[in-house]
Amino acid sequence: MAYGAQEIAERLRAARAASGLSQRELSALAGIPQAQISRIEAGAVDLRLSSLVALVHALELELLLVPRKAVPAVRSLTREALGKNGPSAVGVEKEMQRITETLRHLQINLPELEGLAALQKSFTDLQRFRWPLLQPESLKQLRQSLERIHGSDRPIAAISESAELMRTLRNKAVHDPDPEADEGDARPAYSLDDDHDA
Amino acid sequence: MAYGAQEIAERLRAARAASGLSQRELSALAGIPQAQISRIEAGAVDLRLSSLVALVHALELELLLVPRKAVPAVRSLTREALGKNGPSAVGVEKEMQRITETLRHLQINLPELEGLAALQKSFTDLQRFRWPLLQPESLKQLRQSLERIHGSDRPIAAISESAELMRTLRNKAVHDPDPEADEGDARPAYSLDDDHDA
DNA sequence: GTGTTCGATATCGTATTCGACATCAATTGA
DNA sequence: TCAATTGATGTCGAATACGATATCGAACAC
Repeated sequence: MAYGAQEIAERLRAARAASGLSQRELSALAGIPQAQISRIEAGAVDLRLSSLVALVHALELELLLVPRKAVPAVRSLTREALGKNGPSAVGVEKEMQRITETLRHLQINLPELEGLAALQKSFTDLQRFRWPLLQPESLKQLRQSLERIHGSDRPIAAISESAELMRTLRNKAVHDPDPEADEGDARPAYSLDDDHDA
Repeated sequence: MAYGAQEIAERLRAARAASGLSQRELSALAGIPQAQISRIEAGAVDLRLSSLVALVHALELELLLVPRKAVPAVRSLTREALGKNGPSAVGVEKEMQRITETLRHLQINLPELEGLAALQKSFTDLQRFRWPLLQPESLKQLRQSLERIHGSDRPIAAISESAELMRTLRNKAVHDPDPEADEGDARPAYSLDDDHDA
């Protein structure tokens, strides 16, 4: 548990969170028991390289040795990519499915609620549009908004909220990488390699 | 010993070589037994993160988690950084000392050899000039050339060779970071994160 | 409430790193 | 030739990661 080790642990947890994966899901992907992942993320164990690599790969990351002097530059480069770019296809896919489920649920329980069909349509739209630019966290937010519709006393207003959220998401996805709602931060040099999907 | 693990091991060895350190020297720096380093570099063990971090830090590197898609950009970035600010201060320092010793040795054994004084001077020049741009391997080459002077049957020619080498080094250091594309076999060998073959 | 999922924690047995030696063959300098 | 250094390999005991498994309280949806 040297100095940098704790940092690695934290970044693992952050990366998993960014991917919207639970410890058990990551466990399945990486082939490492959930209990062990918990210990690892807590910095309670001095994990072996094979475990680290398994986790890293499952999170669609890579372990790199970088000269100390180059670290700041690399940091600024990867922070952008990590935070803004598609963090993890698997997390997005998972949330997409859950949203689909939620929508079907609504369809069944409140079939003739006004605006539901439109919601449905704009979601399939969003789905078709730009997958890789969406973040699991934003999608989770959307899903929770949808779930709130059910018991609401004013379902129409609730639907509007969801629709609004969905529209915002679409705009972000279409426009370009600036998903963070809270931080108004710049958008420097990360354009170097993100043009696979453009 | 997962896939990437072996790769890491190779890079550790490459980094150590680029720093001009022996396993025992690195052992002292990192606080890890030489035997263990040997096993690690051979990929014979699944080392713990604490060991990895210790080695990495001793080699003036940093362990980073970067998104897969950002890897190419990071690679080119680190390549640049390496060319620009030199591989490893500790390796350079070590070679510098050994050269100094060798020179003193010559001074003692062949005091009135023509050209020795000039050599001496141009070395202190080189030393003063641009430290960080020199590579341990080039310095080692220079040292070996100097050592060859002693038993030579034509010491003056040998001295000329060393002087020539020294001049080349100085030019490289002054000029800029492009050790490649030169005559001779002065290979940079810094490659910490590129894919070397061999 | 009820059930599910989340992360955290405990136990147990096995496997393996790790440190502290010691030794070896090959290279290299004197 | 002789001595020093380098990397590789072996042994031993202690420490510990690991996998398998079970359980816990909290958060959350229904």
